[in-house]
Parts: sequence; C-alpha cells; structure tokens
Amino acid sequence: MATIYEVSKLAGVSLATVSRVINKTAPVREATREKVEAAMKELGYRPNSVAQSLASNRSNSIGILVPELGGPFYAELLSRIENEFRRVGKHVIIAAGHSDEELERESIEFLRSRNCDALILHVEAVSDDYLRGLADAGCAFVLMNRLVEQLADRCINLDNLLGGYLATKHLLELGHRAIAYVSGPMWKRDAQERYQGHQRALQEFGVPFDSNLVFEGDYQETGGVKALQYFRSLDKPFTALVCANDEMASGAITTAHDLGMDLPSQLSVVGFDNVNFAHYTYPKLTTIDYPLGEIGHMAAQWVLKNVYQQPIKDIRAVFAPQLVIRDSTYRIN
Amino acid sequence: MATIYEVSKLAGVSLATVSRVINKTAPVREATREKVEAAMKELGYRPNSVAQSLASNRSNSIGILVPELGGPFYAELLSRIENEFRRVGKHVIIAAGHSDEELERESIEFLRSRNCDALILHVEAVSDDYLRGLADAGCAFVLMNRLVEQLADRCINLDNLLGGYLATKHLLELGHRAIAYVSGPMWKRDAQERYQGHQRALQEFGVPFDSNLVFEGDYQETGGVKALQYFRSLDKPFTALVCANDEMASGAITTAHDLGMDLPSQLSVVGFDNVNFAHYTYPKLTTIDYPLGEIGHMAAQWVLKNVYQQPIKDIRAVFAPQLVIRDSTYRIN
DNA sequence: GCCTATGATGAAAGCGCTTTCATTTATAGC
DNA sequence: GCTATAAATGAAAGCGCTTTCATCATAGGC
Repeated sequence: MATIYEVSKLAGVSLATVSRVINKTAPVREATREKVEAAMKELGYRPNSVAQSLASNRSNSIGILVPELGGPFYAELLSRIENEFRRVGKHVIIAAGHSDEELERESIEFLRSRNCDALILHVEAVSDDYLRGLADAGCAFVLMNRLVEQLADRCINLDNLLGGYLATKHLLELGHRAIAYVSGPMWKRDAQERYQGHQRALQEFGVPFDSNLVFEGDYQETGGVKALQYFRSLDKPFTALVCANDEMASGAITTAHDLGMDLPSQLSVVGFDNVNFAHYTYPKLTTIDYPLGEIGHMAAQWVLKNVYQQPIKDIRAVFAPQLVIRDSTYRIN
Repeated sequence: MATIYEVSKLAGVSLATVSRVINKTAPVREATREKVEAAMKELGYRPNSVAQSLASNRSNSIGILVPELGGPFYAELLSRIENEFRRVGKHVIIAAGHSDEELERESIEFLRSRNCDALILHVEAVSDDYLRGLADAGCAFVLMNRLVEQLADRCINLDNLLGGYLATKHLLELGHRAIAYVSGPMWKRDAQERYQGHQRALQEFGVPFDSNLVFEGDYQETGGVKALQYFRSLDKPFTALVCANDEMASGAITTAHDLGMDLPSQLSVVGFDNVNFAHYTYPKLTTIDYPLGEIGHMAAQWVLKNVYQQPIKDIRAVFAPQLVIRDSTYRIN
C-alpha cells in the first residue's frame, strides 16, 4: 500500500499539500490538486485510516450498544444507524449489553478503549449515576429509550406511557371492559411507563382497575404463555389482553390457539413494538409501533451535530408511538 | 487519558517494558511487572488502541459484510461472530451489501480502508474473479455461503442441495406427489442448488417433474404471495408447496389463509432457513434449518487461525442443513 | 513601483504505541 | 571468583498521517 509520502514525492509536493487535498482542509491551487490526484490514482493510494485517527485524534468510529444483536428488534435500528454513518465515511462498532449491568459497563469500556468518537447507548441495567459520571468524564454519548435527569439533552426517547395508553384505549373503544395486562419486567423503566399508560386509559374510561388482571412477564415469548395460563386459571372472564411487547403477545396467541380459543372473536390481543414478525402471527397482530428507525436516525443526527459539528437543525427528543390496527382485535358490544 | 509514557515514568521503567507487560510479548521480572501494573492502575491507564494499531500494523478489527442488516436472517450470525471476537478483545465492523455488485464492492473497499485484519464476507453479486483478485492482492478474507474454485480453503458453506432435497423428500414421504416449488432468484447460487435438491428428490421417488409447478420468486414475502396466486391460476391440483426460504413460505401461508384454504390439511408448506419467525406463523412452519450460528462461529475460527495464528484444530468447510418438522406439513392418505 | 493583505506551500513536530538492537543484569558452570 | 550464556531492560527508530508555523508567491491599493 502506497503511503502519503510516496504520493507527495510523485506529485512533487509536500506531505502537507497532499493531506490538504485529501481533507480539503485548506485551499490548494487547481493545478496542484490535479497533480496530486493523478499521483494518488496512479499509486492506487488510499489513506491509512489508523494513521489518520492517531494524528487527528478522531477515529471516525461510533460505538453502539444495544441489549441484543440476536433478536428482531434492533436489526432495523442498527441498519439505519449504520447507513447514516456510512454515508459520511464513518463506521460503527456494535456491542451487546444483554441487559446486564456488569456487561453493559464492560461493553462501554470496550467501546471507549476503541477510541470511538461517540457512543450511542441503549442501556437498561446501568445506573443513572454511572451515566452521569460517564458524561462528566467527557465521554460523548447519546442515550436511546431512556431519560436521565441532567442528561436530558442527550436522550432520544419514546413516549412509552402514551403507547401503553393507546393500546388499552383501542380496546376500550372496541367495547372491551375486562382487559388483562402483561407487563415487562418492572425494573425496566419502559415496562413501568407502558403499564402506567394502561392504567391511565382505564381510568379515563372509568373502568375500575383490577390488580388480578395484571401479570409481570419477561418480555419473552414464554412470558405471554405463562400470562395467559395464569389469567385462565383465575376463573375471571376477560375479553382482551394487552401485552407490553410483541414477543409476549405472540406467546399468548400461540397459547390461545392451543387452548382452542378462537381469535380474535374470543380474545383480542394487542402487542407493543411492531417488530418485524408482528404480521406473521395469525391473526396478524394489532400493536403499537415503536419508531426505532427514526430514533436511530435521530441518535445519529445527534452525533453528527454534537461530535462532528455538522450543521443539523433540530434534534427531536421524544417520539410518539402509534397504534397499528391489524386483525387481532375485535369489536364487542 | 494517561499515556504509556506517563506510566513508564511513574513506574520508573522504560516504555518498552510497559509495552511488554501490556502485551506479554516478552518476559518481565515479577517485581517490575507489579510496579508497572500499580502505575497503570493508579493512572487509570488504558492503551490507546489506535496507536497500537498503527505501530503494530494490526487493527484488531474484523470487517463483516452481509446482504442485509435489517432482516431477521443475519442477526444471529452477527451476534455469534461479534461474541466470538469480543472475547479475544477484537471488534467487528459491519456493513451491508444489499446483494448489489457495486455496493458489495464498495463495502469491501470501505472495510479494507478501515484496515481490518480480516474480512468475513457473505457476498452474492460480486464475481468469482473479483474475489480471486482480492485474494491475490493479499486481502485476508473468508467466504460464507459460497464456494469459489481456487479459494475453497476459505469457504464456509452450507449444503444447499441437500437442504432442497430434504424439504421435498419430507413431503414425498408424507404421500404428496403434486408438489409446487417456489425458488429464489435463479442468479443466486444457493437458489439454484436448493432447486436442484428439489429435483433430485422428485427423481428419486420417481415423480415426473412438471415445470409448470415451478415459480421463480424473489426471496421476499411477496414472492410467496405471487407464487401461490400463480399456482392457483393454473387450474392444476397440487397438495404441497416448498419455498426456497421462509419469507416466501410466510407469504404463501398468509395468501392461503386469505383464499380460505385450510392449512395444513389442504396445503402443506415447507420453508427454508428456519429464521426466527418461523414458529410465529400459523400453522408453525416446517422448514430446513440453516445453521447460521455455526457457520458464523466457523468463519470466526478461520480468522482466528489464519490471521491471528491461534491454535485452532480443524475448520469445517461444509455444513449440513436439517429438517425441522412443525405443523405446516400434513400426511395425505 | 513599493508595501501590505492574502493565498499556497513546505518543514517539521508530534499522535501513542511497538519492536529491533544493544546493553545491562542475573544465572550457572567450572 | 570468573567467564559463558541467558534473561531483563532501555534507547530509539519508526508506523502514516495531521497540523502548526513559517515562508514564499501573488495581487491589489496607493
């Protein structure tokens, strides 16, 4: 691989000039630039990005930390972010935190040791204090799906409460009154918020809240399975089920089929997230769309603006989820 | 951030010695090592990976190129590979080629310009010649799901023909004789091979091949939709459908429902790949498992062995797919 | 035509580390 | 106790680039 030195020699100019035509960091006379470009082409020269990083103290890499790589949930997010940065010649380094405090910490350290210019974090287990400490240490990062006091200017959020509200409200409007709820793990903020939204909708419609009709799930398919089994064992009639995510909704639907229930006539189900398999279920799942793509996009914009000083207009901090009506909900009277 | 120089000063040793304790690249006296380690801890020192890369001509990063980031298909693969490398302190840079020749090329160049130590490629559009040229240029890479002559020692493959064979054989054993086939785009090697497997199974069971019962799909959901519509328009009875991937199978199943068919009693469907949503369909999809995780694992091993000189025993070049029987196939008489 | 403001260019000092080579120190053999 | 050998350590030269600072050329203003 040719080096910048060889290019400068062939073009008959100094290193500095070559660097300038590469980076457009200072004006270079037309004729000179052409000579340099010709030399680069002739040698098949490509700048060594590692050397560039060392000299400029910029790695042009952005670290991304998500809970899981494996699931269907984050693929779109990553895809969107990768695209965004790729277009401007930067690349992403991806790590998975598995919702584990130790692992999330370790991953952040790993990403930092890789000299990432910025981090985009979707963390759940790590404490607010830790994040504030990170910010104080001068680490440039933006948070997705989390709101931390004093760090609000670097949080890109979904209005989970609104989402929970919309899900339950939809069922209420279809005439349902006995609505069971499967929450996520309650130590997760989004699980709490979605649950609050559910309660608010009930309250608004004057439906008394029945704590028996709530089950704390695990955001996994099995959570939905167990929830439905539990509710059925209760011997308490219910006509609808809202699940705090699509995985659990899918588990519930499968179980309902296994129990010989007819969907959606005997049970309406609403999910949350609108993951890619939501329309593979039968009946197709009515759910709350989580605009992950847009959130990823906005996180990328944040980095472009705050770290790479690109002229980005406004950063939107809170996104509103939307109800997506498919076939799993049914009007009763 | 402290530098190695400050550590060496605090510990009262030379840079070289500090470097040695960091990299364990030469023996250091116990007492010296402790002094250095204490100094590192005191300063909160972490080596600058960019400087390490520049000096050692190793970036400790591996480039991965897959067709899509967004779909469900590659998530597991990436997850597995990331894990593998993470454990040994290396990281992955991920890019998407979108099955487009230009884009695949460009992505490879991008990854190369990032000084990746090795590339793991899942490419479809780029030519064999291009890949041979890449190898000649000294680029270290391993290919997944592709077999290129003269590059066989760096190919990790799935026996697609066997997979296609198993899918159709399963239906034949259930008594089906009129079996329709939805292929992938025929310019893709794996699509051809799967199709060949289908034909071989028919032949083995003495079932005459009917070219009307073949439809070239696009590996997308809509391919399955169109295929089923086409076959129904044919006015030719068929009791089973094998789809060259799960997306198309899902499309076909949905369409079958829409047409009021009862599954699996009126139509058996087999997919291919066993992607994560395969058991969300209704009925749950019988399919051919593509051991993507293992293939990713093996690709990582290849890199560890051939690029990082780690003592890996044997690299397996060809993986065998397996039939996963669920509920979408039905025995007839 | 002379001076100054500006535009182009070059020289050279790093960026933080690895690695070779030379040197010093410890170990062992007699 | 002295040399031969091996084990530890240090000095210093890069790795390929960016960036400051100084220098030189050009062009206008009077």
